[in-house]
Amino acid sequence: MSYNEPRSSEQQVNTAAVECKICGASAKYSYFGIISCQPCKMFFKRNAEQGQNTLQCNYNKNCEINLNNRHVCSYCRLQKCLTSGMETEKIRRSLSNKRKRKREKDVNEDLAERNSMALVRLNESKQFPTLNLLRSDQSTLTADQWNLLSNLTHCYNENGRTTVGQHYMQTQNSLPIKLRFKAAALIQFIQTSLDDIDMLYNKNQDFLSLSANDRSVLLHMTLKHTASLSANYMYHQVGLSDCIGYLNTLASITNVDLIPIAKRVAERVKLDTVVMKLFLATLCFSTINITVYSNSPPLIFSNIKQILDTQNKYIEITWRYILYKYDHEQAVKCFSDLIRCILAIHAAMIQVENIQWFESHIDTIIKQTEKIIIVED
Amino acid sequence: MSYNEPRSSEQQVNTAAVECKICGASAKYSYFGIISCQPCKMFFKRNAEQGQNTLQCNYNKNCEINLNNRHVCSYCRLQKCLTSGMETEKIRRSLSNKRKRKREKDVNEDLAERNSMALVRLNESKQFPTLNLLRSDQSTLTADQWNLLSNLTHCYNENGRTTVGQHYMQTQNSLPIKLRFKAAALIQFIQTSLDDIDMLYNKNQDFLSLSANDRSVLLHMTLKHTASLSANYMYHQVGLSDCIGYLNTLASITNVDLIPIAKRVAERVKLDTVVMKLFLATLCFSTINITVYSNSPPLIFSNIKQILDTQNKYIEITWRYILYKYDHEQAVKCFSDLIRCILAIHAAMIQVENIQWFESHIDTIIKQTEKIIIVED
DNA sequence: TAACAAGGTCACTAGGTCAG
DNA sequence: CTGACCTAGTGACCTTGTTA
Ligand SMILES: [Zn+2]
Ligand SMILES: [Zn+2]
Ligand SMILES: [Zn+2]
Ligand SMILES: [Zn+2]
Repeated sequence: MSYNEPRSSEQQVNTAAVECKICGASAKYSYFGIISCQPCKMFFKRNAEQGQNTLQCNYNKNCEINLNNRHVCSYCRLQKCLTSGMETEKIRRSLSNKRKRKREKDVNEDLAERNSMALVRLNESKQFPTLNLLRSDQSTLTADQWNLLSNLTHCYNENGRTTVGQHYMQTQNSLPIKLRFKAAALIQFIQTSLDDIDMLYNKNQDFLSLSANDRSVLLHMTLKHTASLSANYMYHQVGLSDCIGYLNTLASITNVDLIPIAKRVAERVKLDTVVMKLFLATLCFSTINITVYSNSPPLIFSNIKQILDTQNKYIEITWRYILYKYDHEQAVKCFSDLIRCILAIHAAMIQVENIQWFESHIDTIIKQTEKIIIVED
Repeated sequence: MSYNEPRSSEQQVNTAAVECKICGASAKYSYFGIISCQPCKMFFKRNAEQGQNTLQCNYNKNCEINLNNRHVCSYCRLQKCLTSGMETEKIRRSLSNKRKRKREKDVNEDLAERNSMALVRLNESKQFPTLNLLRSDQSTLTADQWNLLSNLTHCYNENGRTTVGQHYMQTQNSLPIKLRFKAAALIQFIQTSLDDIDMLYNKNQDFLSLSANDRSVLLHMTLKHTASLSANYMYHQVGLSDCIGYLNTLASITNVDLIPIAKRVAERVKLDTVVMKLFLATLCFSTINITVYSNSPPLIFSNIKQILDTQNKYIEITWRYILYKYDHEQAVKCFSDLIRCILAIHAAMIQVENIQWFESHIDTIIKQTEKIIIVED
C-alpha cells in the first residue's frame, strides 16, 4: 500500500501510456495512488502538505485543469489531485539532510520572528492573554516531527501481510461455503499474519537505541498486543473481520467470549493508516502486558524515563497530526476510537490468555525478534 | 510547450548563449515562446496587452530593431515580438495586487486573528463561533445522555477525599521542612486516599445491574487502577504532586522508578473534573488488570457484551461532552491526555506490583467493596 | 532482473521590484 | 518606461528502494 504499489494483479505490464487523471497529459505510472504524469506527481509532492492552507484560487474554486492551463490555478490543481484520489499519506518526508538544513534554518528564523511578533502584540494588548495558547504554531508539526512521523509510518511496511491476507481471502472465497475457514488453516493464517511484527521494533531507531534489557522487557510486554492489533487491522482491511464463518471458527479455536471483543476491535480499527501506525509505535513503548511468565526475564527497566519520553513524543505527534488532518468532530472521534482500541485490545488479550497455539506462537516471535535485534547490535 | 518545458529531450543543457530573436542581444532562455533577452521579455510582458492599441510608430512601421535602437520605436519592437513568435497567451494575468499564495506567516496571523475573535465572542456569548457547523445532531448529547452524564459525575463525590488531602497538606506545611512527608504518615495518607473508591462502583447503576460474578471480576481487575488514578487526581488538585518532599518519600516507600511515572500521571490528570469522572467510570468497565492472583476468583465474565456496551456508552458520552465543551485543539489535547493517562496508569501499576502495603490495602478495599455490593443486592 | 514508485536535482521560465 | 536582479514554481531526468 505504501511505498511501492506495482501493478495490481490483473493489470499487465504497462506499455501503453494512458492519461494523467489530473491534467490529461500522457502518463504511465501511478503516483500517490492514481495514474498521473510526472509534473502532477511533483506538484502534489510539493504542495500537498502546506498547500491546503496557503494556496488560493483567484476565480471560483472550480477551474478546469488540463495540460495547458494546469499552471494557472494551483489551488484547483491541488483540489483535483485530492478529489481524484491522491493520498497525502503516501508522501514521505525527505530522508536526506541537504535541503532540510536550509528549511530548518528558515523555519527557526520564522519562529523567532513570529515569537517576537507575538510578544509585541502581547505587550500592546493584554486583553487576549490566551493568544499564545491558541496560536497555531503549537498545532502544526515541526520539520523534525514530520520526519519522525514519516519514518514511523514507513518503517513498518504492511504490504506483505496485506498480500497474505488477500490471498487467504481469495482462497477461502473460492471454496464451497461449508469448507471455508477450517480451523487448522485459520490457525495457520493467524500465526502467519502475526509474523512480521518484528519490523515494528527492529526498524525503529528509538527502540534500537534502548538498552538491550529494556528492549527485551518491552518486547515481552507489548509484542502480543502490537501483533494482535496490527493483524486485526489487516483482517479489517481485507474484509475478513466481516465474515461470519471466520468469527465462528475463531470462537471454536479460541474462546466464545473473544468474539464480541474481536468485533469491537474491528469496529474501532477503522482508523487512518498513519494514526494506526503511530499508535502501534506508541504501544511499543508502553508497559501494558503485566503478565509475568515464569521463564521470562525480570521486568525491570534500566531507563524508564527514556521509554516514557519516547512514548510521549509519539503521542504528541499523533495529536498534532490529527489536529492537522481532521476537523473538530472527526478528530475527537478518532481519539475516542483510539481509547476504545486500547481497551478492546486489552480485553482481547485476556480472552486469549490460555490459548496455547496463540501464546506459544507469540513466544516464538518474541524470541526470534530478540535474536534479530541482538544480531543487529 | 507550456509553463516550463526545460530542454526538450534531444536538446542538451543550454550552455552557449545565443542571440535574442528580437534585438540580437545575448540570450539564454526562451520567454513567451522564443529565445529572447530579459529586456525583450519584460517589454513584451508589459506591452503585449495594451500596446497594440496605444503604441504608435513615428516612421514607417518598419523600423529595424537591434540592441542599440530597441528603445526608439516601441510599436515596431512589439510588432517584431509578435511576428517572431512571442505568444500573448503565455502571459499570465497576475490579478495585480492579490497575492497568489498566502505566505505561511500570513496564514498563522489569520488563524491567530480568528482565534482572538473567537475569544471575544466566547466572552460575549459563551458560544463557539463555529457553533452552527459543529452542532450537527451527532455532536450533541441527548437528554438521556445528559442524565447519565450527570449521574456518573455526581454519584462519585470527591469532596471527602479532597478535604482529607487539603488537611494533610496543611498539616505537612505547618511542620518544619525536615519533618515533612515522613514515610509512615504518607503511607497512612495514601491508604486513606484510596478508601472511598467503592462509591465509584456501588453507586453506579450500570455496575449494579451486572451479575455478581461480573461485578466481582471487574472489581478485581480495575479497582487498583481506578483507586490510584482518582487518588492521584486529588494529589494534583491539592498540590501534593508538586512537592519534592512527597516525591522523595514516595520513592523510598515504593520504587524509585515510580517517580517519573507518577510525575507523568500528575501532568496528565490536569483534566476537567467531568472528563476525569467519566474516564474513571469507563475504567470500571474495562478489562485492564490481567494479573491473576492465585486466591482471586476465576476471571471469566458471564456477560461480556453487557460490559463492553456500557464501556462504549461511556466513551461515547465522553467524546460528545468534549466535543460540546472544547474547541478543536483543546479537544484533541484532552483526548491525547486521556490516552497518556491510560498508559501512565498502567506503567505505574507495574511499578507498585510488589509493594506490600499498597497491594494488601487494595485487596482489603476490594473485599470491603464486594461485601457492600452483596449487602445491597 | 525488470517494472514500478518513492525521492532528489537543477536548468528553466513565469512574475515582481526598484534604481535609473 | 526600462532592464538588472530577484524569488518561486516547474518538470525533465536522475537515483533509490521494493516487489514480482
Ligand atoms: Zn498531469
Ligand atoms: Zn482555481
Ligand atoms: Zn532582445
Ligand atoms: Zn517603428
